[in-house]
Amino acid sequence: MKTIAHVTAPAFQPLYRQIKTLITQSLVSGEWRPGDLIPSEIELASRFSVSQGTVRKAIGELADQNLLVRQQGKGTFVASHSEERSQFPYLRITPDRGALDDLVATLLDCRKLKLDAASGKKLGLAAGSGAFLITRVMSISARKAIFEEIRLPATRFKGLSAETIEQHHCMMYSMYETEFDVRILHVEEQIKAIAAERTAAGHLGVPEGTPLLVIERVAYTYADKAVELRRSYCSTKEHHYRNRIV
Amino acid sequence: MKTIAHVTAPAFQPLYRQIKTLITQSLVSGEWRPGDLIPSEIELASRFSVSQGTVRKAIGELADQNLLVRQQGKGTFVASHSEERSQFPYLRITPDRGALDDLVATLLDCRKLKLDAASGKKLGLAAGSGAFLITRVMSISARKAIFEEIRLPATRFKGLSAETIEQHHCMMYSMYETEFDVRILHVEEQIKAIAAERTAAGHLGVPEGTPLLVIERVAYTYADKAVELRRSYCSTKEHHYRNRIV
DNA sequence: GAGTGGTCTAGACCACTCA
DNA sequence: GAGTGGTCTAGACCACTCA
Repeated sequence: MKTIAHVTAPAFQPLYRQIKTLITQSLVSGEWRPGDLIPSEIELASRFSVSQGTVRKAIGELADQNLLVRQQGKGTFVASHSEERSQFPYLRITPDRGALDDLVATLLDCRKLKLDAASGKKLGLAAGSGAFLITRVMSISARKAIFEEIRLPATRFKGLSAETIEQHHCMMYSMYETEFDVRILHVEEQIKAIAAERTAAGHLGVPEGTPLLVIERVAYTYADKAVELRRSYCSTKEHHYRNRIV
Repeated sequence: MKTIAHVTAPAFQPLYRQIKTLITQSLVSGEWRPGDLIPSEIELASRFSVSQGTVRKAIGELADQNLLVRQQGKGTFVASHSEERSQFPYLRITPDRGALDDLVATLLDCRKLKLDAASGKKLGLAAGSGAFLITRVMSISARKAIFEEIRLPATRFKGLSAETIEQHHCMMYSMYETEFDVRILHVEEQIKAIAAERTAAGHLGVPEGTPLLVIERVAYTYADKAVELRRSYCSTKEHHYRNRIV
């Protein structure tokens, strides 16, 4: 039995963290939207009546968290999932040989349902709350690799339809921020190995019983609020999940 | 077909990066060893004839890479795998419920062999190079969770024995740095799902054919030099692999 | 109270982008 | 050439640790 030390209230909040909070508020409120250029460091410094160095430190932490992107000579931009290079950090399945090319997502279905208790709890909602269930298959280099089910709370994604998803070429996180002002900031994943049951086996074109990876993902937006549940079934005959630990 | 932009030679190397290189050299050379207190920022600044701020920035990057650990009021220390909190980042298997308590590693075998071509290549060695093969089982809360095979190049781990491993209670990365001056800085993992064959099934106490996670790990030291190969077979009945992506 | 890392400032200058 | 982020300095002061 271990005792965990009490977490004391943050006694002291340095200036640059207060600035960081102010900048974050402008991001949350939508004053600056994904892809936007935010005011220069010097302008922010005078707006907040602090030195440029203090603003830099605040922006630096936000850039480390991938909320902002700095570009020397151009300025500082709000990070966006709509940019090419933003796609890959969240897609950890990759071919055993060759590049992650030719990524094709095929939407199978998008319909409404009521959340079961477990899913509701993960999203901070009551059992029976309305949600969308999206199912799709992703192929890499013409080989079926992932079958996934995505659950989204109906209240945040009002009006979602198959058409909306297809307009965005199934680039979900880009769609969330463009269409619904929902910005995914980080995800937590739990990975297990299971034997393929009928549904996943069928969609992936493998025999029932084939070992698959199952990835249970919860995606979070500001204030660590869960806004997406995703279960991905991955065939690892020709693909694998990659990870780097520092 | 995509064209990748040419990587231009680093035209400009800021001062703090040069300082960072100098500090790294002192770490590589063993002038400062894991757990050691390094000189204060002010002392390093005068040694290198730069301002404290420049040293701070260099140390900051090294701290971000987990090479150094700063402690306000005390000083800056060389990071070490021998500390309690250093164990967990590299152990991603965790129980579905309850804490990661009661971690017990049982050494099965430690013997010498010659590397096959594939393993040799990953370690930057010729096929047939001498290596140690360590096999062990790890249990979490008295439940067998992981069976793993670890391959270490004989030249870097001269004199390794089962006794050495057991003296360190199977805390491998701590042992590497204490006994062999090999400091693991990061690892790359590839995860697949497979059906348990006889050996892994036996060690994990599951039926043959049970879906298991297989994690192929390559561990790196300074200059991105590979120094350990590890294959872990994980039962995911009551455990899972956790990951966080930002 | 001495010593450490942590914060903050003001100011200079550099590297880069774009018109 | 004007504007941006990036580097570097010197100096002040703060929070924390330890004797």
